[in-house]
Amino acid sequence: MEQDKNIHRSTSRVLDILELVAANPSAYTLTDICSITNSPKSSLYPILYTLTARHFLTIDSNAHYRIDYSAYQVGNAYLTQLNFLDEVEKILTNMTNICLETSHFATLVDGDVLYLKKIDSPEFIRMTSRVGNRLPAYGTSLGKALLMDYEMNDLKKLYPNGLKALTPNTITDLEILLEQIHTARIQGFTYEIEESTQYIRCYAVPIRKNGRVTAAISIAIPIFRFSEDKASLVRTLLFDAKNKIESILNNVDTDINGLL
Amino acid sequence: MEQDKNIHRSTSRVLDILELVAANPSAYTLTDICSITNSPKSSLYPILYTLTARHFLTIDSNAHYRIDYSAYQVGNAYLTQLNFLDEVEKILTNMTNICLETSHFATLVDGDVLYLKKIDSPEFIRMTSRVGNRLPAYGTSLGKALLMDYEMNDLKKLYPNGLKALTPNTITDLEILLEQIHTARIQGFTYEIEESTQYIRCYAVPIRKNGRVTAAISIAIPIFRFSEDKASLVRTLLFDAKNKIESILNNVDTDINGLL
DNA sequence: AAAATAGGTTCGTATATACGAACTGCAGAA
DNA sequence: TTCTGCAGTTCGTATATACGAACCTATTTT
Repeated sequence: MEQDKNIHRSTSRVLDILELVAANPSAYTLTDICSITNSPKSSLYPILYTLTARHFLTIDSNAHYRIDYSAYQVGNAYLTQLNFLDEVEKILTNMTNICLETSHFATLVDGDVLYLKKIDSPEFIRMTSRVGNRLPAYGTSLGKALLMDYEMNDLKKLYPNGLKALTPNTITDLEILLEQIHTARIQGFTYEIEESTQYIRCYAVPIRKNGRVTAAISIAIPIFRFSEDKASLVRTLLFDAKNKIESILNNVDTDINGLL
Repeated sequence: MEQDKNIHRSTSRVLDILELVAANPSAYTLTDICSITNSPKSSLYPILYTLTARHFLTIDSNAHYRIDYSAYQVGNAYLTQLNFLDEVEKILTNMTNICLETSHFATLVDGDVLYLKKIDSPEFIRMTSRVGNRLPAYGTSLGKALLMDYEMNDLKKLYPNGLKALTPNTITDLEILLEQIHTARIQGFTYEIEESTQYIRCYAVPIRKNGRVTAAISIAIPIFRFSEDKASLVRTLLFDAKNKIESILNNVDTDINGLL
């Protein structure tokens, strides 16, 4: 249990608290947070006090903590920095307007899909995905597209504990996942059949910058609205959008090195 | 310069740094941040180190700090907590699909409009507003709707230094602002003519929960697409959406006391 | 009504953090 | 090539934070 000696305990605690509350809003009191993090109340008290005074946290009537608007504003700067996102949004909106299904733009973080943009279908049934959420990449078409250049050893490193099912259809076998990835490399797209969300099928294509997969886009189709014609339209839209987005990304200021 | 003795210095520093970097991504080095906050390098160094290790910050090739994805995820929990936002999104999408103009949902924070949801117009010209951003309330139709129940003394408290212009058209006179608010109370809507963004006109209506204005919705129209017919359609859509959203908000779990 | 529980607050001292100063290493100027 | 400036890193000690324990207050249980 080596500890990096440059790590700052107070800062770690602040971040632990923020992440804990974010993961479970309105679930914990000061006392709960102390017992979860094995810290004395008198130590976390001034931290929570400050976080609340600064509107990073707020406290509800049952003394449970929630994330407040200052945290939201800080976090949103992450999206603001992605100055190409406006263009991506237009392209997603255009796709959704044509096929009337929900579209997404996402990137890979650790082994998870991080949703960066979503355009909802105007139709009544939609996905329950949320911008800002993370889902294990292996369980979604978006994720498979993001993993398109991975080989078995990369996958094993990413998922050392194997693949946990999200639905009865989730692929939990690394061999099958890799096989799908190999096929996808030839076809240029990935798909998913109720592997992350029941009643939802999904198509996705990777977005490359300087050859490397840095993001992906997808369209989700409820199974009761699914047809081969629609799937074909969706794939065409995705390929088209992919080209547009890639040309935007490759023209973007080179300084965005760490961003995507 | 009284200091609240419960305030925790380390936590304040962490939050100062996050807000500073969020306000100006890729602008500051460690040394910059130290000089801005009047702190020694050796003090902020472990904080920045930890923030970076935890992916709240990231550092670009010129040693400038930016917000990273962990901050984004924490901040997004704020929106996730607003469990009625999905419904609001559907209603906004519906409005935008009918009038083909950009719609917004926002709330008031201090004297600022905090944008919570935006549905972009499918047309090519759009507003430059951003979800997560804040604009002074007096300069936008959304803000005026949010201020609809304010009187002169409330406004003076909110803007002790008066009103600063965002565009040549911004209202900078509190008397005129109050007059517009009074008129709006009778008409039920507010408007704005290039007061926050050039070439954009805007209509907004307040959303009430238990009688109190807690949010507002708006539709923005580029002036070259403006007509009295369109304005009339937009107002009708807003009134209709207002009723739908209010019935959702009033049926929401009562525990969301602090949220909106 | 008393007791118990649970959330939060305060306090004095042990201890970990903060600070200034000195150092490294790199990039551009002289 | 040397010099200068700038970003970041390290170190020993002064000092502010952290901790356990005790306290307050409101609500629930007995």
